[in-house]
Amino acid sequence: MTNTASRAPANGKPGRRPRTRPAQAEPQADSTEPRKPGPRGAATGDTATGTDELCARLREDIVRCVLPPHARLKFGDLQQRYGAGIGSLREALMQLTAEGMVISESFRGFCVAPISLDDLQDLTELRVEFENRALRASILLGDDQWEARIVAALHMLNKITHIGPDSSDSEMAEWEERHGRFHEALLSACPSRRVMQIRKTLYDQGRRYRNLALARSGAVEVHAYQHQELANLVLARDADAACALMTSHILEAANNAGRLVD
Amino acid sequence: MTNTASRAPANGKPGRRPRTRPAQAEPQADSTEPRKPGPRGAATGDTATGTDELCARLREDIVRCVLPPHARLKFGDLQQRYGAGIGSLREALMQLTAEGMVISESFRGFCVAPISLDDLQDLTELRVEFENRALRASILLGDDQWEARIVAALHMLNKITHIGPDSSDSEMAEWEERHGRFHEALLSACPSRRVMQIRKTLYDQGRRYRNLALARSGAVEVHAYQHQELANLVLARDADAACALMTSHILEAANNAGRLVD
DNA sequence: TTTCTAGTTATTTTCGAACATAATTCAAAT
DNA sequence: ATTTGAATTATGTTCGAAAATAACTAGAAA
Repeated sequence: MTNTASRAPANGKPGRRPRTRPAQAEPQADSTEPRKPGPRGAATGDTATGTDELCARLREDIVRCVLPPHARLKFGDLQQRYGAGIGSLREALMQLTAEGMVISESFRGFCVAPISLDDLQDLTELRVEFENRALRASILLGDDQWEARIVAALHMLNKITHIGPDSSDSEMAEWEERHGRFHEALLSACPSRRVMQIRKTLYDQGRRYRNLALARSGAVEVHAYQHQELANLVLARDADAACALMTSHILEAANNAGRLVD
Repeated sequence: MTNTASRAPANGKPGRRPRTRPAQAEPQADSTEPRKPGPRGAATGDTATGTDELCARLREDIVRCVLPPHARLKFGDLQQRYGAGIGSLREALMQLTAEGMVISESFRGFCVAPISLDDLQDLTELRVEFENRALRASILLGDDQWEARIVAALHMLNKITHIGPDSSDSEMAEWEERHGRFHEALLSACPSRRVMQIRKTLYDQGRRYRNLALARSGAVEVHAYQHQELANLVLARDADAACALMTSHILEAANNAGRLVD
């Protein structure tokens, strides 16, 4: 209810003033040549475009299973729910399709990617591979600031002492946020932009399975001691031990989720 | 000039006939529930939507370096070049952004992803990882039809006996097509949809580096014997030897490309 | 000459409406 | 009762125009 007034498209534009638009001049010469890296300094660039925000919101709703697996994503509903135009929605869904969160059938629209035990197994294998790869690189190359980021993120995570089935939604979201930031801090010295990007999509997909199991069972396992131990091993630069623990950390989470799938 | 009439959007719709559109009926109940997998049989589903086609065309032009690295992708130019609307272009560019082929800066448009030696190094490492992973899975699980696909693809590839700097563009494109199909056939028994998808994007990015070097040097290395040997090892189910050869195959190509970058 | 500032142009982003395709309904015939 | 096919409804796709942002230019002040 109250879909119209509940949310503004992130940039306030209540009024629309007309504007004169003179006929455009003659066509410019072809400008397909590479952009000059030259004198023009870095500009603002911090304002996120509306579509990016929308994409993040959709991704989060899929990961949180607010939009459950295999659910149809009709533009009418999405337009109401997110207060965005059709074009923006299509752009976001296209990106999420490339990320594997959404399936697109030509002329039949989009739907949330389905889940299965096989898919979880496959996802978990890749996650182990990528998390360990990034972790080894970080341990090898990390500097003092990297260590500081880990310590700080772990502290933030530990400040949430107890989390359980009776915790509120926002508490759970906050814990998940800090949990994600901790894991990201561990890997944040990995120099490969590509590895980090793929890892992020895999991590989100794993998060979806975990949230799904959580929604179905209500059980929560925090295993805080593993995080402390993981940080210790990483800061001691023991790559083998750290990767071993990371692997069991991921496998354990996958097993917990797998029991509730199908 | 003549951007309006120069190109039809791939599905003929020259005339537009008006249509009566009655006021829609009362709203339907919420239909966010999962779609029934039920009685509805598989429909046509073979007609690719225009945007998908456009996306493939853009991807190919980037890989072929028709759109060189770091080139700005202005909507005006793209609209002329591909005869598509702005919305479709944005969708395609968004997907290519997720694939790593395009960079998007908020409110400043899109540009072709840049290249560098570091990036090539990073890409190559991941390619070795994924090609070998898929290859091992295929060798383990492949059946008779898989073997037949390999033999057929190799035959198609070998039919192009000579390729060189004096070959025409379409000949080069045909060889590259068959080369890609051969490599895909080798891995086509890998059951992981995820591995295959990521591998595809990495393969395309590698293809871009190779084409870039080719455009700058004119040199072509075909190493046909490696393909024959690779097929032999794979069909003999010798995973270790096949992966070793695959690795050197990829590293060699990367070295050839790397000499011409920067 | 250099440096701001305001106006101007160029480009991107967003939204709605028209068009195309799929899903549904319903009546008639077997 | 079942099936077939046409009309209808619902939904997805495409395109152009208006609004928003950035890039550029020129003119005035230091």
